Amino acid sequence: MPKLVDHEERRAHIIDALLRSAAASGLHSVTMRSVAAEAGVSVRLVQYYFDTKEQLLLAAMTRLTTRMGERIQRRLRATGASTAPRDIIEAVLLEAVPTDEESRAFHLIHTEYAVLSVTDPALAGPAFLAAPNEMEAFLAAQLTAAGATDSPRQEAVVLMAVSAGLGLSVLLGQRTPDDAVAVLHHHLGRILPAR
Amino acid sequence: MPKLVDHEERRAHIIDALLRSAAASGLHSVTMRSVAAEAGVSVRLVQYYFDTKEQLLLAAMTRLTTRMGERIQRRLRATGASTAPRDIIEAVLLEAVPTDEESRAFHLIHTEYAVLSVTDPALAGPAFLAAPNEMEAFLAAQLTAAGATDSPRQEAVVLMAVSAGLGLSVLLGQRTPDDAVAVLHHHLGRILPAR
DNA sequence: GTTTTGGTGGTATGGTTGTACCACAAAAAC
DNA sequence: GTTTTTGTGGTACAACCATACCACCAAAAC
Repeated sequence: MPKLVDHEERRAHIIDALLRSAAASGLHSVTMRSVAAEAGVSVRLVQYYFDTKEQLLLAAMTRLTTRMGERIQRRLRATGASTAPRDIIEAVLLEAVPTDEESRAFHLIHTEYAVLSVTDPALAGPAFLAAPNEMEAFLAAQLTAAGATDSPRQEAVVLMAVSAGLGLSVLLGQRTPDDAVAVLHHHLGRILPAR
Repeated sequence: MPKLVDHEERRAHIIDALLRSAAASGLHSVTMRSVAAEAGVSVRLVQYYFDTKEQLLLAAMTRLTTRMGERIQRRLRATGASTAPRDIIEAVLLEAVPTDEESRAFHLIHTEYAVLSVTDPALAGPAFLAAPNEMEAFLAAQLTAAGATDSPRQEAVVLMAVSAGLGLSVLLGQRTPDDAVAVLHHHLGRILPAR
């Protein structure tokens, strides 16, 4: 059985093309043709590596959440050796604010997927709930460690909501990234002891 | 010039059909045909009253934001004669949490429009920013009246974000409406003096 | 060297979508 | 009573979409 190409690499290449295409003109406008063109391959190849469009979209969603997790991990490592809860919480929440063009594209597509999953049964399921739930528990633990509140779970939910809400408002052009970051700082300063 | 039918009524009827159709299977899946079928009229009639699909979508969006405003106004009146800032703020923010089926459909479609407007130039513009900005200023004024914070604007932004974020998480099935309401209460209790 | 088999291109097909076009009825205008 | 004008239906059309199908090449297996 001859194996000339790395399947996983090809798949990743095509998925990245999809993400670029979706970032440019919206997830709703990606077609097999547009993805193929963006990836510089024939439509047949996209079919070959992802039988159907639904599977392509599913694979892209998986890759997206994976990368999202990596971004958060990187942020956490970038805080250095600081284990102060406030630093950790801040790092995690700031990741949800789209600053550079890449993270903007990232969060746009992620939000499009999330909204789509409400009505599209193929995208539904726990795929979109696992990561946020995990994150919420993580934040609650950090808040407990900081000893800043007597109801860490509710406070964690507030943090998740404010982070998502701010991110969305930046996407919509309602707020600048800087403004969102400032608001987040202000809120953290209110509920947490100073660094 | 004969005028047998009330144009505005017909338009409203068709738009409502669109909203029902969108609530059922997503804004992305509404077509001229599906709207016509839901409204019980021919496709030609939809064309007649809204030349193009783009104009139909635009009109539906306008009607949606109008109705959203009405819902908030109704909530405000329902608080009775209470002019306590906390009551007012609570009433306004609770409107963003989808509880009954109608408000769920409402917010789903509204969110779909918002996300769509990021990439679709036809939907873009200040249409989606005016109402939230107005609301933000209103909340800031109420916070000032309550004298609960020294930076009412930032606190108002946090309120808007947490409200939008909670609403979205309920839509995604991540939280029950009751849970979201409880969290909102908790947060308001934290930043505002008791009633 | 022949035969599988993985990888690729091109193209046909059936279905759907938005919109344009044609016809017609009936109320109003004159 | 004739002529506009408004409202309505049906249908045709061009574009596009996802997918199925056919052909071919080259590397590997034997």
